[in-house]
Amino acid sequence: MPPVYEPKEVEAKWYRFWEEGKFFRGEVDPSRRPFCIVMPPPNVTGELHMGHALDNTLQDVLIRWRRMQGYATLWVPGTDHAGIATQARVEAELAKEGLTRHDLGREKFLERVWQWKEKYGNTITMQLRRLGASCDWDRERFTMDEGCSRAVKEVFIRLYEEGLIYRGDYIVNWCPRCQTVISDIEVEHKETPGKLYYIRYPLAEGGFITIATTRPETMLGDTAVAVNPEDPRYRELIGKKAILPLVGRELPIIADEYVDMEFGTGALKVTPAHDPHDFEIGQRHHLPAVQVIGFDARMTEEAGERYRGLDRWEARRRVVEDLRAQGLLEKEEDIVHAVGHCYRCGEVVEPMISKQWFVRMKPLAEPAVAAVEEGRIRFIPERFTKIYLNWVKNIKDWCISRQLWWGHRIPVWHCADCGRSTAARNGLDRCPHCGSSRVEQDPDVLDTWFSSALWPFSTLGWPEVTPELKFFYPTSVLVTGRDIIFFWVARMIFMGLKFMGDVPFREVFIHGLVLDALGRKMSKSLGNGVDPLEVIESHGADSLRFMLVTGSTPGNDLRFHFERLDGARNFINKLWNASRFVLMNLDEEEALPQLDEVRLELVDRWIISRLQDVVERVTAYLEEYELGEAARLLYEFMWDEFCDWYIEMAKLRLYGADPEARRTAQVVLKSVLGTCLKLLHPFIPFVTEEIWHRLEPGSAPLIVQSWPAVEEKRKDAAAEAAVGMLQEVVRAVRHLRAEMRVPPGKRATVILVTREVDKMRLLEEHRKIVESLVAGELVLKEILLEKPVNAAHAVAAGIEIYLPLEGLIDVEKERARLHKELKELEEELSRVRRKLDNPSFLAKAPAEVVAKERAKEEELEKNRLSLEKLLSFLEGV
RNA sequence: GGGCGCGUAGCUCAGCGGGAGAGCGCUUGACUCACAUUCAAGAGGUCGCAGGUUCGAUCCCUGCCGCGCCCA
Repeated sequence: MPPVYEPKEVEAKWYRFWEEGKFFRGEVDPSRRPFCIVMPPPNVTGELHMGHALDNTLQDVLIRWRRMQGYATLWVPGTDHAGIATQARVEAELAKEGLTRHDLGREKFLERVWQWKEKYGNTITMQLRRLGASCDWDRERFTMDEGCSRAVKEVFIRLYEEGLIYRGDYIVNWCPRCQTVISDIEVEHKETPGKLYYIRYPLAEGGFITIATTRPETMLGDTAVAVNPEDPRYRELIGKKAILPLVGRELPIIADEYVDMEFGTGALKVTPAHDPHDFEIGQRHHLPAVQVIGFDARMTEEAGERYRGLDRWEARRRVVEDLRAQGLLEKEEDIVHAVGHCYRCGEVVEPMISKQWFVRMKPLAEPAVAAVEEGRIRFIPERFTKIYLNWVKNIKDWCISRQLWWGHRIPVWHCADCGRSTAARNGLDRCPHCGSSRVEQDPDVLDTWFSSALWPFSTLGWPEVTPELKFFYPTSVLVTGRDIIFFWVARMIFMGLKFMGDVPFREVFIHGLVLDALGRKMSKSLGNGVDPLEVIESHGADSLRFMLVTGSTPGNDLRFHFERLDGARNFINKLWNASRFVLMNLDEEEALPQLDEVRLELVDRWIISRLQDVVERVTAYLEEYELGEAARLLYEFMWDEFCDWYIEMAKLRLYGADPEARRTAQVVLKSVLGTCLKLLHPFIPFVTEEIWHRLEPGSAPLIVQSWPAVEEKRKDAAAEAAVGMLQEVVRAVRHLRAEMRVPPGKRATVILVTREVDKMRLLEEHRKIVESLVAGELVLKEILLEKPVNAAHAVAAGIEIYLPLEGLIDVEKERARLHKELKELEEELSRVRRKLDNPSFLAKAPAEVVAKERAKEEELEKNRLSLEKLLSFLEGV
């Protein structure tokens, strides 16, 4: 066993072992309780980034833990077809050949995309394997595979037939670069500096009204001017006409409560074709919509001769120039306002009226609200409940059509003769209304999120009623980032309720984002992303996983620091070496007895008792989704208590002459280590599996070992208190040695004085252990007759400690040191006493707390007396 | 404008009603027979500010300041 753990080969070996051995397989088994997670499907085009690494590590921890607990676990992996992203990727490839998708035509283009998917689509799933994800690859799904496609069609048609899907002219967000509509939540509003232009619109009867706008180019499409009905400044103008500059159109001046009297001049130009609010005003007042910006973001015919064909930004400049020339530009102000950008490509979106498909959300949202309000779905952390509810309660209809080729094509056929539309599961070659054969399928595809919304049941076989669906639905928990609560979580909830009649998952475990060391979002454009695969190469997957888990608190973001990664690697190396130590000290030929068959010593009972506490708390933390706390607790136990104390204390017996004592130490070391491996396995599966097989050759792999249970009878408060006392003494002596610069190699004599018999006996019985830990020889006395002249002094656990030194000690310094300690002690003592002197504390605080304070007082008082005695010795010198 | 989160040791962050914690960094010492990816010892904090509730507040409530995110 090498002294430094080398993850590379170990990880590859065990992953192959697990996968080929079908240990990830999720089976329907009614004799066991189900535990199921569906993986948020990463984009097929994608490569693993830190967000995926975190998300999947958390899921894997939960799955591995539940698997060890004996649940029938299923973790369904898969990928998302990612409409825009994938299509863009393939189009870029075509562009290199000088082709566009239109050159190929729809069918050929789709063939290309499928080819591309076959070639590159498994990159990310290979990377998930590197991470150690124990998902059931035999059940891997793709949002455009046959089953998912069937589910999508079925859902669409049922919603359509119920009238919950409609097609209509509506204002939507158009991305001129992606050449498709995008939904409201795909628009990112960014604070952007701009200008607020004040423009005079002449009134038909003379004079003018000044409006303020950030988008003067859209004025060419104005069809009204609106003011607030409450606004006294404009009350008389309502119903009058204004003349649209540059165009000459007459605009009615209308009253609408939407208008903010405080903003600008309180008068608003209304462009129903290019602003969502104006669109609504237009609907309320039956205003015409004039489209002046086209789908290519250039001005249309309607914009007039002078502007037609100009790009929208150029048009803005021209319009402003022309207004200024005509003296109609009153002023411009600098302003910061929110501008909508396409979340995919960053282009400024253009609100545009077009014919699109929508899902009527109200009837679907109501049950989705109820499910969460009634607690049938629980968010962790709880605060995300509010964020979710707030969104679902204010939900607007969902625009689901996309002007793309790659995706689920809308299963509706339009008849060129009678003009009617028909939804059909299996295609259509004749119009069922008029019999015409001039039917054509709607060219649009569905929003990618439409298919992901069905993921929890489409992956389990729906619309078939499969045994998997019956057994594993509702799934147990959804683990995902807080950035896609709206995109995905909410939609799965209403789709699940609608089509399965039950929630898709019982709990939603939300985590934050992985940020760079400076707290910025990792992004391609910033180039500040850290590649998980590189990290796995350099530090191992276990280190990455451990770092991500220990660094995260539910719902909070986490910064990626390489120092923390080193820390995780060091911990794994520590575990490796502790195991190496244990293995080196086992006798291979000899079978060890069981824990019950050996006579345990105090320190054995102590570490085993401490372990019970760890088992209990780690399990409780996992139940509460406090994965970070669980991992941190294991880190501390392993490193501090097991390595730094127990192993050191066990060495004496291992290297000693008593074979029975040696065997006992071996049994305890092996047993505690084994339990630790089990507890650590969900977090760092590779290294633990590797060690396990060295520790327990021939036994079942760790991945299917059962999760440790707390053994109440192994809890031993007395042992914990006793060892706690020994530790206190050891620490005090070490402190003295360091303070007095006694070289570490030098064996020193240490005099311990106490009149308490049980402490004396304890020290007597563990003399060897203490001696080895302090590298000295103990002299135990009930009372000290002669004052040690040249000695350093300390007090711990009510025991006086003398460390005789060879040369003369600096009495002044020693006295000062003890005085300082005494002062600190007295301060604490008086704080405790103040509490105990307070009658209302005694009356109102729980008895337990009072007892604790009393015990503390007693202890402090003992130490104070001893310290004073030591000081009086020094005064006498 | 509304909502949410964060402000704790030099840095990064846990803890969140009864003794201020960790890792890194720093100081001192040690290649001690599992590990220098180590060991031992130590320094370092008015737990953002101001009120309130409580026997007791870093933790609960209110207000304020600063930073970040989401929604409009």
